[in-house]
Amino acid sequence: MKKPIPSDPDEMSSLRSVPFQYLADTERVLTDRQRQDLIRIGMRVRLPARMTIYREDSPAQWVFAITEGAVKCYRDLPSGKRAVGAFLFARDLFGLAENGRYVNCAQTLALTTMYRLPVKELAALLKHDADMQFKFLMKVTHELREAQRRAILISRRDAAGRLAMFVAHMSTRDCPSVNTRVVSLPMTRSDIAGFLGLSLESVSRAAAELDHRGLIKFEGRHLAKIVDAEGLARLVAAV
Amino acid sequence: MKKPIPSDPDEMSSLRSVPFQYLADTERVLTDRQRQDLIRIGMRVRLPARMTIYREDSPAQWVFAITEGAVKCYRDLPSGKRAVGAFLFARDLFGLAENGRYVNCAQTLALTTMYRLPVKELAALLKHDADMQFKFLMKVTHELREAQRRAILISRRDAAGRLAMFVAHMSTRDCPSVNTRVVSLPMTRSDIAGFLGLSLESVSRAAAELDHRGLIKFEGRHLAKIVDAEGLARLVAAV
DNA sequence: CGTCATTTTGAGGTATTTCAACGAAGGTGG
DNA sequence: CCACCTTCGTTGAAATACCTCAAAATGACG
Repeated sequence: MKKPIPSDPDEMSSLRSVPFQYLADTERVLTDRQRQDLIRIGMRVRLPARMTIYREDSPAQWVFAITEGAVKCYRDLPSGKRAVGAFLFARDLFGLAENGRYVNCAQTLALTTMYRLPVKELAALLKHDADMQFKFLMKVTHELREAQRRAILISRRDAAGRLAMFVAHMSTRDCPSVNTRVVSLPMTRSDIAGFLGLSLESVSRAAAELDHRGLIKFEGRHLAKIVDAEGLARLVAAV
Repeated sequence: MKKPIPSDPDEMSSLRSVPFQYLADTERVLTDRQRQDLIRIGMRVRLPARMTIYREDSPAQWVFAITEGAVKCYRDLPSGKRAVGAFLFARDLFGLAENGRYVNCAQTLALTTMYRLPVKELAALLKHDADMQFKFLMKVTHELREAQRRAILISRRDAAGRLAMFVAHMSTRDCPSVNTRVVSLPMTRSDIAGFLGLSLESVSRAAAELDHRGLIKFEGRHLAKIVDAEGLARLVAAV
């Protein structure tokens, strides 16, 4: 038995894009019960650095939730370049798929602990627990915002500005209120280049420039110290 | 009363990124009932071309679902450049917000009809209808994949290649199986430039090059005809 | 301590950006 | 219906920034 519909039914039969507002912690943080449910269907996995978690086009059976460590998602392009789609850390989810197959490769950057969640069972769980699903939805939405931010980052022409935005973003990753002065960069320069859409050499030169300008001091390969936070913020804002 | 948790509860208390597989139509298309529910809380709005729907940082009260027409989401950067985050069409959702405020501006490209859905009521509806929410989740996930694809597009160095990918993508937007030979481009060259991270002049030159190479014939400002589909595909694949 | 991968540094080539001016299109008002 | 005006688009030439190729230096790892 169908009620009259105030307008063409087909108009809203399918949806494409996405939007949403950011919510309070009560709407973001999982409850103990929800955590238990996830842990029940999942399996804890611990992998050393530089291990491939899955490859592009392979059957996507699992979704992964990082509890500790770092992961990169990348794709090897026909030209031989390697495009890094994202760096993932603790509390991040990954395993983006399409038509049942992963859309990119995932590899650990360091010793990483993660939960491996079977897609089927996770989907069933989410359909059953609308509250938890809403939290997932909020997370995806957040991720979408991040992707848009990155697109703006990439639109910059200057390599130094891109690297500055990258380091600034990494420094506020865990705790937006506290701008960490010391930023750990577990990925290689090559990975950063792939993420920023630059050549390895350009990243190296950009790092030298930021160092020379007294904004960021790079110590070793995996550590950056923000020297002039204000100057860095100025450069970052000069999009 | 809490059950024992097999591992550190805090590890999964919050999630960040997102993943998912693509599902069958039964999991994507809204039911009549769900359409009714959306129409009930929403309001039909019809706007002429070049109208601002909302501005950056303004309170995000609504989410919009396009039924017909075209919309662009953009941000004006401090440098004076305009970064276009996305083009939206029929069956797309938009109104991405953060902390209760829109993260970019939205403007109609042509005469557009849309449904205006109050965020609060939509959230309540989704929490109540896990099935519909799952469809929303799939859409956001799809949008996230699109954002990653765009990031790869932008990573290309050559303007002609970027424009080729853009046109090719627009041609498969509605129906992936049928590569439309005639592609409508309701946005301006400036908008395309903002979307591709190029200057307006580069887009113009790239269009001339694709035309000269016999791949795409641009007729007027808002129409592109794919002449050599195979050659275009070759250029698109040469990422 | 030696080997190998990663990173840095240098020089030249090539692409896009910028600046500037012209031409075309669309919308408005008479 | 036409003319005007504003916006958008095209084309040209010079400058800038990144990319590529190549080689040396640094650091990681066994």
